Order: sequence, then C-alpha cells, then structure tokens
Amino acid sequence: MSYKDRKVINIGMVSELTGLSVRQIRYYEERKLIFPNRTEGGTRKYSFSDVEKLIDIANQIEDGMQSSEIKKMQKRKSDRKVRDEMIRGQLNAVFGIRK
Amino acid sequence: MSYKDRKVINIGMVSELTGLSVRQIRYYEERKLIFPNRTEGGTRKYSFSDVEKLIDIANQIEDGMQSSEIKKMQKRKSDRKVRDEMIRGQLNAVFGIRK
DNA sequence: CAATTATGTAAGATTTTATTACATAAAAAT
DNA sequence: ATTTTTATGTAATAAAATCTTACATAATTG
Repeated sequence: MSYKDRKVINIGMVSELTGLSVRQIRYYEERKLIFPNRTEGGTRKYSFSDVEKLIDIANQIEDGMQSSEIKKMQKRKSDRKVRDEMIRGQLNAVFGIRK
Repeated sequence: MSYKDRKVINIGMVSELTGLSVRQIRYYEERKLIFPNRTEGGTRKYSFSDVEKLIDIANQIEDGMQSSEIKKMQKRKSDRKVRDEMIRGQLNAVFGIRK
C-alpha cells in the first residue's frame, strides 16, 4: 500500500487540507461516504485518498448534490471497478493476459 | 510537492510508524536531524519523508553511530546533492541539456 | 574522572479530538 | 402547505494526545 492510502492524518489537518469543517467531515462519515480508522483512544485517522475523496464530495455538494446521491454515485463507480477487475481477472485466467 | 513531503502526521503516529519513542523523535529534532512543522498551537507535524529519514536514523543508531556523526553524514549527502544540482544547472544553462 | 550522549519517566499545562444535544435554514416528501 | 429530512453551526463536557521542563541514569567519550 502506498503512502496515499495510509491512514495517518488527524481530522484537524484534513479540515485544513480540504477546507471543510470538522463537523462536515464527521457528518459525511455518518452518511457513509468516508471511513477513517480509529486509534485505540478513538481518534479518527484519514489517508490522502480520503482527503481527495472529500474534496470531490465538497465539489459535488457545491454543485447542489445530496449526500445520498453522492453515495449512489460512489457505489456505481465502485461497482464498475469491481466488474472491470473481475473481467480482467477472468481474461487473465483464461488467456493469461499479462498485467 | 508530493504527498511524501507534506507535513501532516502527528508525533504519535510517527512513533508507531518508526518504532521510535516520542522521546527519541523529539531528541533527534533537538540534535537537528529532523525539522517538523508546527501548528498554531505548537503541535509537531511530520511528512512521510521525515518518517523515512527517522527509520534510517534508527538503523544508524542501532549500528552504534552517534547523532553528531549522523548529522555529518546527512550534511555530506546534502552537499553532494547540491553540487550535483549546480553542475546539472550549469550544464543546462550552457548546453541546454534537457530534463 | 568529568563531561557528553541518549533515553526514560513524571508533572502539569495546553491543544486537539470525541460525543451528545439543541438549533435552524433549506430542500424534499407527503 | 405541512411535515420530514438534510446539512450544518454551536455549546458543553470528557478524554486523548501533545507540549515543555526537569530530574535520573547508564553508557560513551574526552
């Protein structure tokens, strides 16, 4: 896993990096748009990927999109990815296509 | 600047990532081996580069090296880099060598 | 042997984060 | 047109994380 995906950033810094309030960041978690890790003590930890995702979310919100819609879009995107990967995996298994 | 160089990580996480105690991490700063940023409130912020550097330091310490020695080695390394860059810059200015 | 290096630990203050609750404007649903 | 839901702010209080300073000490160096 690359640095981009390591959950090491606190919510205050995420707020600074994204321009969102910590209230908003926690709320988007409540709506299941992001999934920070937690320390033993319960402090949230985010990755740069999370930060990027939050910036996307902020833009979509700004465009008048609702969080339930954003979630659906994320699901569609992720489903697409899974399908692609399955297909690629199958092709690879059957035909030994590289990479 | 890439994610690797963004100073966003707290000392506790750095401790976890490096296996060093927070005491050690602060001490290496005192010896001018690393240079975290600070928040307004005074909390230290480190980058993944800092984490890598600390891991190197930990190895050198383990090999019985002293912090003043480590610092000298870092300086030699950085001097080398500066020299290289100056030479490359001059070559570029004179001959227009690309990249 | 005296000085320095490297680290642990403790105390107390400050900063940062967490949870819960109440408030409310705007948008969506009925 | 109401009622409900969404999205966010703010306040209170508790807990977690960090900061600085100081004292202790073993190991190393001069």
